[in-house]
Amino acid sequence: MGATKSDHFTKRQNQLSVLLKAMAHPARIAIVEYLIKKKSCICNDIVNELPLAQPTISQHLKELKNAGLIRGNIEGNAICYCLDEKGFDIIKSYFEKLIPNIGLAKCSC
Amino acid sequence: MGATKSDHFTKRQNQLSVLLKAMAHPARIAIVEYLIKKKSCICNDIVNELPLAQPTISQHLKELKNAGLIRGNIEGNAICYCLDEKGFDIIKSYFEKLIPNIGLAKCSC
DNA sequence: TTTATCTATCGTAATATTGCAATATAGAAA
DNA sequence: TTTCTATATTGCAATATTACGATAGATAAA
Repeated sequence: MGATKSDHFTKRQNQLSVLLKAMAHPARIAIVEYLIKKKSCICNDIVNELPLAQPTISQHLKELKNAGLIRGNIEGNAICYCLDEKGFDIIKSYFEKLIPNIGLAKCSC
Repeated sequence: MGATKSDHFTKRQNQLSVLLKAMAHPARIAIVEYLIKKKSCICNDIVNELPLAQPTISQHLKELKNAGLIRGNIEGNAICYCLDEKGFDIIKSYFEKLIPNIGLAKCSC
């Protein structure tokens, strides 16, 4: 017990939960927003920008990368991280499709 | 160590992470989708529907409720859970605003 | 009342996440 | 080569999450 029973849910539900989990942390939200603010992705000033140690940032970047929300490219000495629109689109369209159906559920609550 | 440093991030970033965390679990995604499928919110058949024990479902419902994604109303013997559109709208509009900015970041990666 | 049903809570075990110091690795610069 | 700078990995401690059996509470039905 303790481990999520991911085998009992659909592949789509599991995929979505991976994407959402990657975004479900204030530090990772802050990283994503920083990558957007700096229109170019010349990166890790992130370590200087956020109040977290370098290994912690590195770990968060890894999770965002594993989920498919960012990509990383070696650029000389440094690494250039940038957002991968596809993952974000999956999240967005999920909620865009979900929400109209909420209104349809006529509920007396 | 181990605790999320939520005090270092903005209130908005923390609020969003709470909403996303509530949705970042396949069981809770399945619960939300079930509440939508059953257009009325006469609820806990959820326990019979999902491959999880009743206390586990109850716990997941509590988290969805704490995050503000569902409401629960006593209805005789049972409890009527239904979706609260507001929380979902916050998630949706966050990604709707975020995504156009991804394209603007001209990145060679 | 007694019994059945529905839901919540408690207690606990297994597992996952978070954060960081220390260290490793890899390329750039000297 | 050596040194510096950027990033990743390891190892560990603190904390959080997940799941469920046992139990409690509250209403419904008998």
